[in-house]
Amino acid sequence: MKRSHVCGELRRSDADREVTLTGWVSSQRDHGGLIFIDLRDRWGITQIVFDPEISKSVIETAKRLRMETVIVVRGKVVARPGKMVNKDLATGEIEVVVTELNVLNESKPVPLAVKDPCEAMDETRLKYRYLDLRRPSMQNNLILRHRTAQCVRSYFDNAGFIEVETPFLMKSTPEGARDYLVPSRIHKGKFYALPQSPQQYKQLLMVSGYDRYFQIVKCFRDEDLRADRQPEFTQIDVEMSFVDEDDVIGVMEKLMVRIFKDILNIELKIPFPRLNYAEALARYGNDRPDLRFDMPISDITELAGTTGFRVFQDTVLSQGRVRGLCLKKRGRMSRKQVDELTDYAKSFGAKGLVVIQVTDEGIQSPVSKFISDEEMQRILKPFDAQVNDIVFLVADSESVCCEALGNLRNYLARMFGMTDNVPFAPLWVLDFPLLEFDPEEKRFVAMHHPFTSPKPEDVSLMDQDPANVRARAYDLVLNGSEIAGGSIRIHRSDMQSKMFRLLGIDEETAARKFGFLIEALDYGAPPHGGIAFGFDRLVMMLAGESSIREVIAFPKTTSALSLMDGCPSEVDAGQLRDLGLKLIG
RNA sequence: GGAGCCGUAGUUCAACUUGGUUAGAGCGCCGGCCUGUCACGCCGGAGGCUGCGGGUUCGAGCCCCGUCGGCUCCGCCA
Repeated sequence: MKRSHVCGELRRSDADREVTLTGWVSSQRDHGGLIFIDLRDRWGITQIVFDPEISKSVIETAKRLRMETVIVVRGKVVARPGKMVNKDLATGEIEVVVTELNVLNESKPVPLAVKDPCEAMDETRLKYRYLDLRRPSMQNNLILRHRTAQCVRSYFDNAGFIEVETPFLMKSTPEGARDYLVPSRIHKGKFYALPQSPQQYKQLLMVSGYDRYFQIVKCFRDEDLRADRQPEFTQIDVEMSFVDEDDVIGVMEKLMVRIFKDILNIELKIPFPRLNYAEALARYGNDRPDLRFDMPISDITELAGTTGFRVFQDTVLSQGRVRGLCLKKRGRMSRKQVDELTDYAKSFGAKGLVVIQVTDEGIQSPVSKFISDEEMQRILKPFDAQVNDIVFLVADSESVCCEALGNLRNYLARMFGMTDNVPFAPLWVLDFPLLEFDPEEKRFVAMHHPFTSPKPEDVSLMDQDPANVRARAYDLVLNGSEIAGGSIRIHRSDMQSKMFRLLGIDEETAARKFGFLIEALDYGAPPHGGIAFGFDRLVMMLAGESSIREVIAFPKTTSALSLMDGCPSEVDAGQLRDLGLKLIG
């Protein structure tokens, strides 16, 4: 018996049709006489009915059907009378009265209930992922992911891009994340690396003249995991020749518009707002601000330094900053809440959190005994603090101020549901520093990557003031999350060599590790630039999920294990021998 | 590498304040009843190395130490 329809398909107009359905038993309601079963496949649920007056043997089999048994049934579509219509089901206007039933495969009692909302623990879900993936919400997520990928491919195809596959076995390169290594059998003692991104390949494709490349591609980074980070993840990788920042940004904005329209029917307005890195940091405390709400940070160092409050004075003397933000119109906070927020700020290195509550009975603050009324008014002025507002101040180094207040800003927004009204707030962050100093390695490292071009007007600073050279880099930020990042690349070998020198990579090492790229730049490499888009994060947001595990079919746990297949695992001695490897310790 | 939360029946949870009878409940599973349910309902039953290992105690699911695993965060992630 082959199916004639799927379980989400039948409607009132199909009444009286003879149909054959296949699927999983999702619920059984045995009334002694009649038996109702919800038959489920990935297209939906159809109620099938077993009537003892139609067939004794069929109903005997139906009685014994357990959850998740796979069956095929033949029967007649019947329109349900008004009272019996189920408005929660797309197929709720009909049911199928079964005349024939075959069990295709039974199921043991399942270790996790196949139903939404999910009740199972993550551990159980991951161990029995194939059952977890039967849940309609997971199927919807993966279908949404598929549709998004199709949308991306169609968009780039129409825009004249071609998808080129690049190797998964490549050369390990220094800089950046830790590589996943693959030992070579033929060349014992040598290793391939899995790509952290196809960065060098796509630049080489530009040298080859494959202007307008894209690829939906797996990337691998051997770093610790997070809710939005897996060791293998998917990137929409893009590169274009003869372009500047605005060209890349324009292509990506139109892609975003297309995705949000096609997938969520949401109209995004372009161009997206742009912020430069320094502004983002000063105003929002980080380089990926959530603009679904405002609540900006203000610097009141000069005002605070002249008050009688010792902590402020000391901060100013030690070149620190006093910064704060104002929570509007939320009324008074309890001591407990204030303590909680203070602890939160402290977890980012702040020594304390000055809380000033403006109430209809006046200013309430533990520091009001150190600060005169007049000084207090001056401090509050930049925040335009009114009754029922609360000002939070941090006095510390600039980076701690940013870190603590940036996170506090997001924390307060979550606490008061300030993100609920605006679903999506995209923006570009531009003018990143080219380099940042790594105190551990005692050298400059590339903030984006070593192939990022400096801004032409800053090139002269590269030698005397590397820390202040800005990069031709851009990040796309959505709701406080970086979802894409890219740059205009260096396309001349002299500049690339200069960059490696700045990074403290000597000529020999550069030649050994990146020689092919530097050499390629000497053979007519066009100016080029591109971007890499975090596909999992994007789909996660489209799906309204808070972990990328929810949009990845078979994800790893936070310790990079796969609970289902038990990888990573030990290998046979013979496999190691073939590879010329020996385990130590 | 560090911090926090968590781990009890197939599964999801409970067992509190303060360590003290036989470790309970929903779902699932097994048996019975029920002809319009859609989380069907009703009656009965089986099912437990309380993650693992130590310790404290007359006595540990509960307290302590270690360990394994899950989640969140910091470091890390060009």
